[in-house]
Amino acid sequence: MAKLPAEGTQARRFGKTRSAQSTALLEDYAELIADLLTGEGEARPTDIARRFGVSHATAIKTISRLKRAGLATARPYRGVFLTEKGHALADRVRVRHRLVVDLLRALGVPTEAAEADAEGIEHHVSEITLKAFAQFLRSRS
Amino acid sequence: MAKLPAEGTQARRFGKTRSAQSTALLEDYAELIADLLTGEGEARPTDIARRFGVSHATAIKTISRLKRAGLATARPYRGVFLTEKGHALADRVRVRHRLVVDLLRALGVPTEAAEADAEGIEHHVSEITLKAFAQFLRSRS
DNA sequence: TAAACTATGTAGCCTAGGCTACAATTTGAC
DNA sequence: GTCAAATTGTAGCCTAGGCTACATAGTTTA
Repeated sequence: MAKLPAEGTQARRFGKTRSAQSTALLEDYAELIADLLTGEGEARPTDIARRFGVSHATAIKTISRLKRAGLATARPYRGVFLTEKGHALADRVRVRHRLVVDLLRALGVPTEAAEADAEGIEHHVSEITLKAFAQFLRSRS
Repeated sequence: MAKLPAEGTQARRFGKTRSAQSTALLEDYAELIADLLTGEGEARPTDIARRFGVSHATAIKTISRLKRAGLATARPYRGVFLTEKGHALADRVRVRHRLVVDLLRALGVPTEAAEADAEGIEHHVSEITLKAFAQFLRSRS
């Protein structure tokens, strides 16, 4: 029977959780685009769509959001590129993802499940918690 | 430089993460309604809205979704009630929330941050990972 | 090089989750 | 018992994130 937190506190948490969702997609896109640029030399909307399992139209719409957010640029029929800001975001996301996966595995979660769950969890991990994760991993190596 | 997972794998994870979001809200509502019913004897739309920091109109719309999902009932101007299914969901959510918070605290995350982060994280933790959390907590007590 | 195929882009629709504005109901104060 | 205030409900609008259908631009190939 959890007691209710103060109203304001809960409202603040709630709002933060909701808004995290709108940035989560952009983070995932930035990371994948960075990976594609590194691995394939280019990031095409069709590839991005296929990776995420969505229609190319959906991918293109999200790419537009990336552009509006100043994270990416795109030349028609030439693929998508990350801005400085986009690269920085992708890097942060990659580091965070690794840390979350490593932590889950350290706690005994099988690799497959760790990778899958990290995908959802990582967008909700604060800096403070991230630091605690890193500290914990260091302490037991 | 994470290597890319197989396309199908990534697409599946992605889809799961996205669909988790639509149930996350219902889970939060079910839990709060259960708490209000226990603590206050009734769960009014206005109280729910205030707790979550949204307008009452938004709360009412979400309550409609709960009803459509068979999780709640409501008598006009008489408050909201949980069905059996709704109660079961609220219980599961409460247990999971506690477990996630306890784990974060065990890892050295300050209580405030643990509570806040758990709010977002809990909706993405699979059964397998949950079991690993419980196991870890048992092993160090 | 023209035709066929693939990739890209656009338009329009849907649901979820927000909002404000307004209408109706209930409660409480006189 | 009536009137004012608070609560509840409804309507309509917005953005995000999906989709399908269609149009256009490149690329391949016969």
